[in-house]
Amino acid sequence: MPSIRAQRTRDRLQEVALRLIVERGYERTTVEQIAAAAGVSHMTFFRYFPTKESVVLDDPFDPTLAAAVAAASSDLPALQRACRGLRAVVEHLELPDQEQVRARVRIGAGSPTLLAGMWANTVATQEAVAQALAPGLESEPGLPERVAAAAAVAALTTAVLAWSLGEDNGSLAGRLVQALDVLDPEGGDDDA
Amino acid sequence: MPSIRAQRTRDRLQEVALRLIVERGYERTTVEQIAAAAGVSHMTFFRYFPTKESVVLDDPFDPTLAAAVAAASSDLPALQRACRGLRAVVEHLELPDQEQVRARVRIGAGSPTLLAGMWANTVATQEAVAQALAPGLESEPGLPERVAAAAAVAALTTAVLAWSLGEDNGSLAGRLVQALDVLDPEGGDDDA
DNA sequence: CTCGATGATGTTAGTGACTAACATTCTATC
DNA sequence: GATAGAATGTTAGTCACTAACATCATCGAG
Repeated sequence: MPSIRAQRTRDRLQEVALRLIVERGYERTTVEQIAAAAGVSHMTFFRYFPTKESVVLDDPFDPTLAAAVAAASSDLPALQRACRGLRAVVEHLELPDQEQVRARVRIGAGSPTLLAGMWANTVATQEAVAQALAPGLESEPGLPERVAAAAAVAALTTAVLAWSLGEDNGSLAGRLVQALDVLDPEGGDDDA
Repeated sequence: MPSIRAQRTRDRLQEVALRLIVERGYERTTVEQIAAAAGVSHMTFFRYFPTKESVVLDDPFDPTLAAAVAAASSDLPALQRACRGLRAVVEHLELPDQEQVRARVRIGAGSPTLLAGMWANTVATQEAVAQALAPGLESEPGLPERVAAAAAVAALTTAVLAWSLGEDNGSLAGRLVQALDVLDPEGGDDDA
Protein backbone atom coordinates (compact mmCIF):
# COMPACT_ATOMS: atom_id res chain seq x y z
CA MET A 1 0.00 0.00 0.00
CA PRO A 2 1.48 3.32 -1.03
CA SER A 3 1.87 5.81 1.75
CA ILE A 4 0.13 9.17 1.54
CA ARG A 5 3.40 10.91 1.00
CA ALA A 6 4.39 8.64 -1.87
CA GLN A 7 0.99 8.94 -3.48
CA ARG A 8 1.24 12.71 -3.39
CA THR A 9 4.66 12.70 -5.00
CA ARG A 10 3.39 10.42 -7.72
CA ASP A 11 0.34 12.57 -8.41
CA ARG A 12 2.41 15.74 -8.44
CA LEU A 13 4.87 14.22 -10.89
CA GLN A 14 2.13 13.11 -13.22
CA GLU A 15 0.27 16.39 -13.07
CA VAL A 16 3.39 18.45 -13.68
CA ALA A 17 4.48 16.11 -16.46
CA LEU A 18 1.21 16.40 -18.36
CA ARG A 19 1.23 20.17 -18.01
CA LEU A 20 4.77 20.54 -19.27
CA ILE A 21 4.25 18.08 -22.10
CA VAL A 22 1.13 19.87 -23.28
CA GLU A 23 3.03 23.15 -23.23
CA ARG A 24 6.26 22.12 -24.91
CA GLY A 25 5.62 18.73 -26.51
CA TYR A 26 6.72 15.30 -25.43
CA GLU A 27 10.10 15.11 -27.08
CA ARG A 28 11.15 18.52 -25.89
CA THR A 29 10.28 17.87 -22.29
CA THR A 30 13.02 16.05 -20.43
CA VAL A 31 12.57 13.91 -17.37
CA GLU A 32 14.99 16.21 -15.61
CA GLN A 33 12.68 19.16 -16.24
CA ILE A 34 9.64 17.28 -15.01
CA ALA A 35 11.42 16.19 -11.87
CA ALA A 36 12.74 19.67 -11.18
CA ALA A 37 9.32 21.23 -11.68
CA ALA A 38 7.88 18.73 -9.23
CA GLY A 39 10.65 19.48 -6.77
CA VAL A 40 12.30 16.07 -6.85
CA SER A 41 15.27 14.44 -8.53
CA HIS A 42 15.06 12.40 -11.71
CA MET A 43 15.63 9.24 -9.68
CA THR A 44 12.37 9.80 -7.86
CA PHE A 45 10.61 10.11 -11.17
CA PHE A 46 11.86 6.73 -12.28
CA ARG A 47 10.91 5.17 -8.99
CA TYR A 48 7.27 5.95 -9.73
CA PHE A 49 7.24 5.63 -13.50
CA PRO A 50 9.32 2.93 -15.13
CA THR A 51 9.69 4.96 -18.31
CA LYS A 52 9.05 8.47 -19.50
CA GLU A 53 6.24 7.10 -21.65
CA SER A 54 4.42 5.61 -18.73
CA VAL A 55 3.64 8.98 -17.20
CA VAL A 56 1.34 9.64 -20.15
CA LEU A 57 0.21 6.11 -20.93
CA ASP A 58 -1.78 5.24 -17.86
CA ASP A 59 -4.22 3.09 -19.73
CA PRO A 60 -7.66 3.10 -18.10
CA PHE A 61 -9.01 0.35 -20.35
CA ASP A 62 -6.88 -2.68 -19.93
CA PRO A 63 -8.21 -4.20 -16.72
CA THR A 64 -11.53 -6.00 -16.18
CA LEU A 65 -12.23 -6.56 -19.87
CA ALA A 66 -11.13 -10.17 -19.92
CA ALA A 67 -13.44 -11.18 -17.11
CA ALA A 68 -16.47 -9.93 -18.99
CA VAL A 69 -15.44 -11.84 -22.09
CA ALA A 70 -15.06 -15.03 -20.13
CA ALA A 71 -18.51 -14.49 -18.64
CA ALA A 72 -20.14 -14.04 -22.05
CA SER A 73 -19.39 -17.56 -23.14
CA SER A 74 -21.75 -19.29 -25.51
CA ASP A 75 -21.52 -21.40 -28.62
CA LEU A 76 -21.07 -18.47 -30.94
CA PRO A 77 -17.90 -17.97 -32.98
CA ALA A 78 -14.96 -16.39 -31.20
CA LEU A 79 -15.40 -12.96 -32.75
CA GLN A 80 -19.00 -12.66 -31.60
CA ARG A 81 -18.17 -13.82 -28.12
CA ALA A 82 -15.37 -11.30 -27.84
CA CYS A 83 -17.47 -8.44 -29.10
CA ARG A 84 -20.47 -9.20 -26.92
CA GLY A 85 -18.36 -9.62 -23.85
CA LEU A 86 -16.64 -6.30 -24.44
CA ARG A 87 -19.89 -4.63 -25.29
CA ALA A 88 -21.28 -5.57 -21.91
CA VAL A 89 -18.47 -3.70 -20.19
CA VAL A 90 -18.41 -0.79 -22.53
CA GLU A 91 -22.11 -0.08 -22.49
CA HIS A 92 -22.18 0.95 -18.87
CA LEU A 93 -18.79 2.58 -18.94
CA GLU A 94 -18.59 5.40 -16.45
CA LEU A 95 -15.49 7.45 -16.97
CA PRO A 96 -14.61 9.79 -14.16
CA ASP A 97 -12.98 12.33 -16.42
CA GLN A 98 -13.56 12.01 -20.15
CA GLU A 99 -11.69 15.20 -20.87
CA GLN A 100 -8.56 13.93 -19.22
CA VAL A 101 -8.72 10.76 -21.28
CA ARG A 102 -9.02 12.85 -24.39
CA ALA A 103 -6.13 15.08 -23.39
CA ARG A 104 -3.89 12.11 -22.77
CA VAL A 105 -4.72 10.36 -25.97
CA ARG A 106 -4.13 13.58 -27.86
CA ILE A 107 -0.70 13.86 -26.37
CA GLY A 108 -0.09 10.24 -27.24
CA ALA A 109 -1.18 10.62 -30.82
CA GLY A 110 1.15 13.56 -31.26
CA SER A 111 4.32 11.57 -30.78
CA PRO A 112 5.29 8.47 -32.74
CA THR A 113 7.01 7.09 -29.68
CA LEU A 114 3.88 7.37 -27.59
CA LEU A 115 1.64 6.05 -30.31
CA ALA A 116 3.82 2.98 -30.44
CA GLY A 117 3.52 2.66 -26.71
CA MET A 118 -0.25 2.87 -26.86
CA TRP A 119 -0.48 -0.05 -29.24
CA ALA A 120 2.08 -1.98 -27.29
CA ASN A 121 -0.08 -1.59 -24.20
CA THR A 122 -2.93 -3.33 -25.91
CA VAL A 123 -0.85 -6.48 -26.29
CA ALA A 124 -1.51 -7.40 -22.69
CA THR A 125 -5.22 -6.82 -23.15
CA GLN A 126 -5.29 -8.94 -26.28
CA GLU A 127 -3.54 -11.71 -24.47
CA ALA A 128 -6.04 -11.63 -21.62
CA VAL A 129 -9.05 -11.54 -23.91
CA ALA A 130 -7.69 -14.38 -26.03
CA GLN A 131 -7.20 -16.41 -22.89
CA ALA A 132 -10.77 -15.70 -21.84
CA LEU A 133 -11.97 -16.91 -25.22
CA ALA A 134 -10.11 -20.20 -25.04
CA PRO A 135 -12.36 -23.20 -24.44
CA GLY A 136 -10.81 -24.65 -21.32
CA LEU A 137 -9.35 -22.32 -18.75
CA GLU A 138 -6.11 -24.23 -18.98
CA SER A 139 -5.83 -24.53 -22.74
CA GLU A 140 -3.85 -22.19 -24.91
CA PRO A 141 -5.98 -20.05 -27.21
CA GLY A 142 -5.77 -21.02 -30.88
CA LEU A 143 -5.50 -18.79 -33.89
CA PRO A 144 -9.22 -17.94 -34.12
CA GLU A 145 -9.34 -16.86 -30.50
CA ARG A 146 -6.23 -14.77 -30.86
CA VAL A 147 -7.45 -13.11 -34.01
CA ALA A 148 -10.84 -12.37 -32.51
CA ALA A 149 -9.23 -10.86 -29.44
CA ALA A 150 -6.81 -8.77 -31.46
CA ALA A 151 -9.52 -7.48 -33.75
CA ALA A 152 -11.93 -6.60 -30.96
CA VAL A 153 -9.30 -4.82 -28.91
CA ALA A 154 -8.08 -3.00 -32.00
CA ALA A 155 -11.63 -1.84 -32.60
CA LEU A 156 -11.80 -0.35 -29.12
CA THR A 157 -8.43 1.32 -29.45
CA THR A 158 -9.42 2.78 -32.77
CA ALA A 159 -12.62 4.16 -31.29
CA VAL A 160 -10.78 5.80 -28.41
CA LEU A 161 -8.36 7.34 -30.84
CA ALA A 162 -11.05 8.60 -33.19
CA TRP A 163 -13.17 9.98 -30.37
CA SER A 164 -10.22 11.75 -28.80
CA LEU A 165 -8.86 13.29 -31.96
CA GLY A 166 -12.11 14.40 -33.53
CA GLU A 167 -14.28 17.11 -32.05
CA ASP A 168 -16.81 14.61 -30.89
CA ASN A 169 -19.11 15.83 -28.20
CA GLY A 170 -20.87 12.51 -27.76
CA SER A 171 -19.88 9.99 -25.17
CA LEU A 172 -16.93 7.73 -25.59
CA ALA A 173 -19.10 4.76 -24.68
CA GLY A 174 -21.29 5.37 -27.70
CA ARG A 175 -18.34 5.32 -30.01
CA LEU A 176 -17.01 2.15 -28.50
CA VAL A 177 -20.29 0.38 -29.10
CA GLN A 178 -20.31 1.64 -32.67
CA ALA A 179 -16.86 0.23 -33.20
CA LEU A 180 -17.88 -3.19 -31.91
CA ASP A 181 -20.88 -3.06 -34.23
CA VAL A 182 -18.54 -3.00 -37.19
CA LEU A 183 -17.18 -6.41 -36.21
CA ASP A 184 -20.45 -7.84 -34.91
CA PRO A 185 -23.33 -6.09 -36.66
CA GLU A 186 -26.12 -8.14 -35.16
CA GLY A 187 -24.86 -7.99 -31.62
CA GLY A 188 -26.47 -4.74 -30.65
CA ASP A 189 -29.47 -4.60 -32.97
CA ASP A 190 -32.82 -5.44 -31.55
CA ASP A 191 -34.03 -7.90 -34.11
CA ALA A 192 -34.72 -11.47 -33.16
CA MET B 1 19.44 4.77 -56.11
CA PRO B 2 21.86 3.42 -53.56
CA SER B 3 25.34 2.76 -54.81
CA ILE B 4 26.70 -0.77 -54.78
CA ARG B 5 29.08 0.10 -51.99
CA ALA B 6 26.37 1.57 -49.81
CA GLN B 7 24.08 -1.36 -50.44
CA ARG B 8 26.79 -3.76 -49.37
CA THR B 9 27.48 -1.87 -46.18
CA ARG B 10 23.81 -1.88 -45.36
CA ASP B 11 23.42 -5.59 -46.02
CA ARG B 12 26.52 -6.40 -43.99
CA LEU B 13 25.24 -4.34 -41.07
CA GLN B 14 21.88 -6.05 -41.10
CA GLU B 15 23.32 -9.53 -41.45
CA VAL B 16 25.83 -9.02 -38.66
CA ALA B 17 23.18 -7.41 -36.48
CA LEU B 18 20.75 -10.32 -36.79
CA ARG B 19 23.51 -12.80 -36.10
CA LEU B 20 24.72 -11.01 -32.98
CA ILE B 21 21.21 -10.42 -31.72
CA VAL B 22 20.27 -14.07 -32.12
CA GLU B 23 23.41 -15.05 -30.24
CA ARG B 24 23.26 -12.59 -27.35
CA GLY B 25 19.77 -11.12 -27.32
CA TYR B 26 18.58 -7.71 -28.44
CA GLU B 27 19.10 -5.74 -25.27
CA ARG B 28 22.57 -7.08 -24.72
CA THR B 29 23.77 -6.27 -28.20
CA THR B 30 24.90 -2.68 -28.55
CA VAL B 31 24.98 -0.68 -31.74
CA GLU B 32 28.68 -0.17 -31.12
CA GLN B 33 29.21 -3.93 -31.19
CA ILE B 34 27.22 -4.34 -34.38
CA ALA B 35 29.09 -1.55 -36.06
CA ALA B 36 32.46 -2.88 -34.94
CA ALA B 37 31.63 -6.40 -36.11
CA ALA B 38 30.66 -4.98 -39.48
CA GLY B 39 33.86 -2.97 -39.61
CA VAL B 40 32.29 0.47 -39.50
CA SER B 41 31.60 3.14 -36.90
CA HIS B 42 28.32 3.57 -35.08
CA MET B 43 27.60 6.67 -37.14
CA THR B 44 27.50 4.58 -40.28
CA PHE B 45 25.02 2.28 -38.63
CA PHE B 46 22.68 5.17 -37.93
CA ARG B 47 23.02 6.48 -41.44
CA TYR B 48 21.45 3.29 -42.74
CA PHE B 49 19.06 2.47 -39.92
CA PRO B 50 17.29 5.31 -38.16
CA THR B 51 17.04 3.31 -34.95
CA LYS B 52 18.43 0.13 -33.51
CA GLU B 53 14.97 -1.38 -33.75
CA SER B 54 14.76 -0.79 -37.46
CA VAL B 55 17.53 -3.24 -38.23
CA VAL B 56 15.22 -6.02 -37.06
CA LEU B 57 11.86 -4.58 -38.00
CA ASP B 58 12.09 -4.49 -41.75
CA ASP B 59 8.44 -5.18 -42.23
CA PRO B 60 7.76 -7.06 -45.46
CA PHE B 61 3.99 -6.68 -45.20
CA ASP B 62 3.20 -3.05 -45.03
CA PRO B 63 3.43 -1.98 -48.63
CA THR B 64 1.05 -2.85 -51.44
CA LEU B 65 -1.80 -3.92 -49.18
CA ALA B 66 -3.75 -0.71 -49.45
CA ALA B 67 -3.84 -0.82 -53.21
CA ALA B 68 -5.50 -4.22 -53.18
CA VAL B 69 -8.12 -3.03 -50.73
CA ALA B 70 -8.95 -0.05 -52.87
CA ALA B 71 -9.30 -2.36 -55.86
CA ALA B 72 -11.72 -4.67 -54.05
CA SER B 73 -14.38 -2.03 -53.74
CA SER B 74 -17.99 -3.05 -53.74
CA ASP B 75 -21.13 -2.26 -51.79
CA LEU B 76 -20.28 -4.61 -48.96
CA PRO B 77 -19.68 -3.37 -45.42
CA ALA B 78 -16.24 -2.01 -44.67
CA LEU B 79 -15.03 -5.08 -42.81
CA GLN B 80 -15.82 -7.40 -45.70
CA ARG B 81 -14.20 -5.10 -48.21
CA ALA B 82 -11.06 -4.89 -46.13
CA CYS B 83 -10.82 -8.62 -45.61
CA ARG B 84 -11.45 -9.52 -49.22
CA GLY B 85 -8.96 -6.99 -50.47
CA LEU B 86 -6.31 -8.28 -48.14
CA ARG B 87 -7.17 -11.86 -48.92
CA ALA B 88 -6.48 -11.24 -52.57
CA VAL B 89 -2.93 -10.16 -51.78
CA VAL B 90 -2.30 -12.76 -49.17
CA GLU B 91 -3.50 -15.74 -51.15
CA HIS B 92 -0.76 -15.52 -53.73
CA LEU B 93 1.85 -14.38 -51.27
CA GLU B 94 5.28 -15.50 -52.35
CA LEU B 95 7.78 -15.01 -49.62
CA PRO B 96 11.40 -15.29 -50.65
CA ASP B 97 12.51 -16.59 -47.31
CA GLN B 98 9.89 -17.73 -44.83
CA GLU B 99 12.49 -18.86 -42.35
CA GLN B 100 14.03 -15.42 -42.19
CA VAL B 101 10.64 -13.90 -41.52
CA ARG B 102 10.13 -16.36 -38.71
CA ALA B 103 13.55 -15.67 -37.25
CA ARG B 104 12.94 -11.95 -37.27
CA VAL B 105 9.53 -12.15 -35.70
CA ARG B 106 10.90 -14.43 -33.04
CA ILE B 107 13.56 -11.92 -32.19
CA GLY B 108 10.91 -9.25 -32.13
CA ALA B 109 8.59 -11.16 -29.86
CA GLY B 110 11.42 -11.72 -27.41
CA SER B 111 11.86 -8.08 -26.55
CA PRO B 112 9.14 -5.77 -25.29
CA THR B 113 10.78 -2.88 -27.07
CA LEU B 114 10.66 -4.66 -30.39
CA LEU B 115 7.16 -5.94 -29.86
CA ALA B 116 6.05 -2.37 -29.36
CA GLY B 117 7.83 -1.44 -32.53
CA MET B 118 6.08 -4.15 -34.47
CA TRP B 119 2.67 -2.88 -33.49
CA ALA B 120 3.73 0.65 -34.16
CA ASN B 121 4.64 -0.35 -37.68
CA THR B 122 1.13 -1.52 -38.29
CA VAL B 123 -0.22 1.95 -37.60
CA ALA B 124 0.95 3.10 -40.98
CA THR B 125 -0.65 0.09 -42.63
CA GLN B 126 -3.93 0.69 -40.83
CA GLU B 127 -3.94 4.26 -41.95
CA ALA B 128 -3.36 3.27 -45.56
CA VAL B 129 -6.03 0.58 -45.54
CA ALA B 130 -8.55 2.89 -43.89
CA GLN B 131 -7.86 5.46 -46.55
CA ALA B 132 -8.41 2.85 -49.22
CA LEU B 133 -11.75 1.96 -47.67
CA ALA B 134 -13.00 5.54 -47.60
CA PRO B 135 -15.72 6.24 -50.14
CA GLY B 136 -14.21 9.14 -52.03
CA LEU B 137 -10.48 9.23 -52.57
CA GLU B 138 -10.42 12.66 -51.02
CA SER B 139 -12.65 12.03 -48.04
CA GLU B 140 -11.43 11.14 -44.60
CA PRO B 141 -12.29 7.63 -43.51
CA GLY B 142 -14.97 7.45 -40.83
CA LEU B 143 -15.07 5.29 -37.75
CA PRO B 144 -16.37 2.14 -39.50
CA GLU B 145 -13.58 2.28 -42.07
CA ARG B 146 -10.94 2.85 -39.43
CA VAL B 147 -12.22 0.03 -37.28
CA ALA B 148 -12.41 -2.36 -40.19
CA ALA B 149 -8.87 -1.50 -41.23
CA ALA B 150 -7.52 -1.83 -37.70
CA ALA B 151 -9.23 -5.17 -37.17
CA ALA B 152 -8.13 -6.64 -40.48
CA VAL B 153 -4.53 -5.55 -40.04
CA ALA B 154 -4.54 -6.80 -36.47
CA ALA B 155 -5.73 -10.16 -37.76
CA LEU B 156 -2.79 -10.38 -40.13
CA THR B 157 -0.30 -9.34 -37.49
CA THR B 158 -1.71 -11.90 -35.11
CA ALA B 159 -1.38 -14.61 -37.74
CA VAL B 160 2.23 -13.74 -38.47
CA LEU B 161 3.00 -13.82 -34.79
CA ALA B 162 1.25 -17.12 -34.18
CA TRP B 163 2.83 -18.74 -37.21
CA SER B 164 6.29 -17.56 -36.27
CA LEU B 165 6.14 -18.52 -32.63
CA GLY B 166 4.46 -21.89 -32.97
CA GLU B 167 6.11 -24.85 -34.64
CA ASP B 168 3.93 -24.53 -37.65
CA ASN B 169 5.24 -26.23 -40.72
CA GLY B 170 2.46 -24.99 -42.98
CA SER B 171 2.73 -21.91 -45.11
CA LEU B 172 2.33 -18.47 -43.67
CA ALA B 173 -0.13 -17.63 -46.42
CA GLY B 174 -2.49 -20.34 -45.20
CA ARG B 175 -2.51 -18.93 -41.73
CA LEU B 176 -3.14 -15.44 -42.97
CA VAL B 177 -6.18 -16.59 -44.88
CA GLN B 178 -7.42 -18.44 -41.81
CA ALA B 179 -7.08 -15.27 -39.78
CA LEU B 180 -9.10 -13.27 -42.27
CA ASP B 181 -11.74 -16.00 -42.19
CA VAL B 182 -12.34 -15.24 -38.55
CA LEU B 183 -13.45 -11.72 -39.43
CA ASP B 184 -15.15 -12.58 -42.71
CA PRO B 185 -16.32 -16.19 -42.56
CA GLU B 186 -18.12 -16.24 -45.91
CA GLY B 187 -15.37 -14.54 -47.84
CA GLY B 188 -13.37 -17.63 -48.63
CA ASP B 189 -16.06 -20.29 -48.63
CA ASP B 190 -17.34 -21.54 -51.91
CA ASP B 191 -21.04 -21.22 -51.38
CA ALA B 192 -23.11 -18.93 -53.52
C1' DC C 1 11.45 12.39 24.44
C1' DT C 2 14.84 9.50 22.23
C1' DC C 3 16.12 5.71 19.67
C1' DG C 4 15.94 2.99 15.90
C1' DA C 5 13.62 0.97 11.93
C1' DT C 6 11.68 1.68 7.58
C1' DG C 7 10.51 4.04 3.63
C1' DA C 8 11.24 8.15 0.62
C1' DT C 9 14.55 10.82 -1.55
C1' DG C 10 19.14 12.51 -3.12
C1' DT C 11 24.03 12.14 -5.23
C1' DT C 12 27.11 10.40 -8.18
C1' DA C 13 28.70 7.99 -11.69
C1' DG C 14 27.89 5.27 -15.17
C1' DT C 15 25.85 2.84 -19.94
C1' DG C 16 23.78 3.12 -24.27
C1' DA C 17 20.86 5.18 -28.08
C1' DC C 18 21.08 8.81 -30.88
C1' DT C 19 22.63 13.62 -33.09
C1' DA C 20 25.49 17.54 -35.00
C1' DA C 21 29.56 19.36 -36.96
C1' DC C 22 33.30 18.70 -39.12
C1' DA C 23 37.32 15.97 -41.01
C1' DT C 24 38.74 12.28 -43.89
C1' DT C 25 38.88 8.81 -47.36
C1' DC C 26 37.22 6.42 -51.03
C1' DT C 27 35.55 6.13 -56.09
C1' DA C 28 34.24 7.36 -60.43
C1' DT C 29 35.08 10.28 -64.24
C1' DC C 30 37.47 13.43 -66.94
C1' DG D 1 46.33 11.88 -61.69
C1' DA D 2 43.25 15.71 -60.40
C1' DT D 3 38.80 16.49 -58.58
C1' DA D 4 33.92 16.34 -57.23
C1' DG D 5 30.70 13.84 -54.57
C1' DA D 6 29.49 10.05 -51.92
C1' DA D 7 30.68 7.20 -47.97
C1' DT D 8 32.74 7.00 -43.67
C1' DG D 9 35.16 8.48 -39.40
C1' DT D 10 36.00 11.48 -35.06
C1' DT D 11 34.57 13.95 -31.43
C1' DA D 12 31.73 15.72 -28.36
C1' DG D 13 27.59 16.19 -26.88
C1' DT D 14 22.14 15.21 -24.98
C1' DC D 15 18.95 12.33 -22.87
C1' DA D 16 16.68 8.04 -21.01
C1' DC D 17 17.60 4.99 -17.70
C1' DT D 18 20.28 2.16 -13.85
C1' DA D 19 23.17 0.87 -9.72
C1' DA D 20 25.18 1.85 -5.41
C1' DC D 21 25.23 4.19 -1.71
C1' DA D 22 24.15 8.27 1.37
C1' DT D 23 20.72 11.02 3.69
C1' DC D 24 16.40 12.46 5.49
C1' DA D 25 11.65 11.98 7.17
C1' DT D 26 8.28 9.66 9.87
C1' DC D 27 6.53 6.81 13.30
C1' DG D 28 6.21 3.30 16.84
C1' DA D 29 8.54 1.28 21.08
C1' DG D 30 10.79 2.00 25.11
